[in-house]
Amino acid sequence: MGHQLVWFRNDLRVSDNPALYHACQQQNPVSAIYIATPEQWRDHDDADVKIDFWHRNLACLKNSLAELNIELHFFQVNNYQQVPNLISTICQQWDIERLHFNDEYPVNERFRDQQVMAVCGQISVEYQHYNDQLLLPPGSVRTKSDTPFKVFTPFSKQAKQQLEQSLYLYPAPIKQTAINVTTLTQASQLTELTWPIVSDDIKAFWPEGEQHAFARVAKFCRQPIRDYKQSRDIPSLGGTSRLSPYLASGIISVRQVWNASWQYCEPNDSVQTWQNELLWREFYKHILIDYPEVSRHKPWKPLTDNIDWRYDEQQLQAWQQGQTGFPLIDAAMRQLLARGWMHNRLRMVVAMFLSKHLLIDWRLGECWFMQQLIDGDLAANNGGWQWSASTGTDSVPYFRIFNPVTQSKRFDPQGTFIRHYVPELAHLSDKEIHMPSDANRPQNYPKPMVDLSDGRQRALAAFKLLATDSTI
DNA sequence: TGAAATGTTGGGGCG
DNA sequence: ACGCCCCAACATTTC
Repeated sequence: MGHQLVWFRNDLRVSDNPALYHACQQQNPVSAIYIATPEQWRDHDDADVKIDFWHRNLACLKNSLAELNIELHFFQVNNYQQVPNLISTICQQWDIERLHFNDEYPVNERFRDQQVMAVCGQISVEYQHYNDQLLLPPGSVRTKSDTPFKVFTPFSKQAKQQLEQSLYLYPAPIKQTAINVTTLTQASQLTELTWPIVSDDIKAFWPEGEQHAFARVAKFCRQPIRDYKQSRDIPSLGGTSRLSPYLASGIISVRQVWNASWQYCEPNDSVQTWQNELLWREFYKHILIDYPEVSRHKPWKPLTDNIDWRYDEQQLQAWQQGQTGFPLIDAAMRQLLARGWMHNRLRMVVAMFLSKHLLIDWRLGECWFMQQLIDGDLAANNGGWQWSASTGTDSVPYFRIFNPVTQSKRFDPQGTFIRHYVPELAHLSDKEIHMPSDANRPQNYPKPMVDLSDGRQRALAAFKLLATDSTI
């Protein structure tokens, strides 16, 4: 059998990896590559913490593959345009029979892959690509009239009907025939590539490796998933799985996680609530595939592009840095800075504050999130922002605006979360902490940057200016 | 995966 | 005792 090549992208693991599994089926000689594209990452606003996470996971992956007699080779080009040529060179130098990779669905990645497949055709290298990121393949979830779902609830009902409780998982491959390939001039050591520097704190908070991801799933499914319905909304409890970075970079597959949610626990309301979150991820990915124009920063509802979004650099920065004068908002934004991650409910609260109370363009918030999030994913992030800004399909009605002080009292009643991330308010009483009075506000804490009532009215007015039909 | 404004009701204070 | 008013408390509607 011929030399097989696995191209790793957002699937940095050896178990349940369709591309790796198929490449290894016959105990072929197998080589693996990873191609860093720093300029492209910057274009996509990929966060430093996320790129560092890739770096650390690639080191793990290299070791795991080495045990299977598969060497992972590293390359770096600036952008996707240069990838096809590089792959062509590699395939010819190494006499590759077949290239294997798992699909990525955003527009630029699909275009890149089409170019790569075209080049493979020219040089007579076979290629196979596989669905990996989705529980259900693109185009497989359709309404009775064979159209994509635009609303979550019917989508999720249909998806659940099509989903088994135990999905097939590809086993990790067995040891392959060793192969020595000529070193290419373009090849690099992992450490020689351009990697960002991030704090040890963040590294410790998000340990790398497939084994760690397994441990996280097991730990979550052992108990927290059973309380998820209640605890998921309380940021101070840490009741969420915190699996998103691992899912986003493919350190673990969504199929593995789906199976675990059934396997480890008695199905109850909480388990279903959590599975629904996996289906929201699924929903947004399907939306992006069926409506790729949303990835070009177009609102799903074109009319909402007529909103006269405000641009205020100073206010945007106050929001970004957690200096808005609203304790819960500031705690959440500081969590994002400190951890590269934010609790799900708080993502909604801060997104709505920016897009509604401040009426600042949701795309600026979307961009900031991508630049900061270790789990940044185009589909989920765009979907979430358009939900909050009421510009998306099945988004929140424009008049349903979260009050950040009310949300604070409801979901952080003792101010535990606020006290942790906004230490200058830690001494305030449970009553005062959600919105300190002028008298009790410390010198080093800003006044509220907007009158909530005025901001709310301004947002309602802006949306009402659009046509008043029910499509908004 | 709201919040504010408005409407309704019923118990208690009080002349 | 009675009616009136006040205003929580809850319900409905509006955005």
